[in-house]
Amino acid sequence: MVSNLSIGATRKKKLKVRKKLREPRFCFKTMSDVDVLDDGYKWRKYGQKVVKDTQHPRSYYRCTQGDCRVKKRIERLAEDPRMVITTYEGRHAHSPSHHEEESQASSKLNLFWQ
DNA sequence: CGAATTTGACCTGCGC
DNA sequence: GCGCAGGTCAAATTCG
Repeated sequence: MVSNLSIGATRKKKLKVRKKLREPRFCFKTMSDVDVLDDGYKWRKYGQKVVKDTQHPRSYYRCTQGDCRVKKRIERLAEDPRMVITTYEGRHAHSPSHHEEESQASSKLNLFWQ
């Protein structure tokens, strides 16, 4: 029981820091067989949850870099399992690194962007 | 060794 | 007012 209180207190502290500033969200529809598209940034998975609208789990990623605290949300379409919706939340504070793979991914991003 | 990843549990907001 | 859903964090474990 005490453990529960300890954990609850720790978590409460962070929730208190919650900000009401909502940054614009950019949704991009991408066609790829992989969950993580290398767009030049480094992403660290911090959560996974299943949404009712879709019969597939949703992945949550966070940008880990010097001053980059951008959040990325990846959801899979139920009608099109090979289609992935990548939602970027926040704005990057640094320039992305151009990688060869990016060039390859660019080929796929050639489709429709919202 | 360090970093990254995974799962579970908990909390908040909104709708009716 | 209550319930539901979604979202986030912490800890533990594993890989190179």
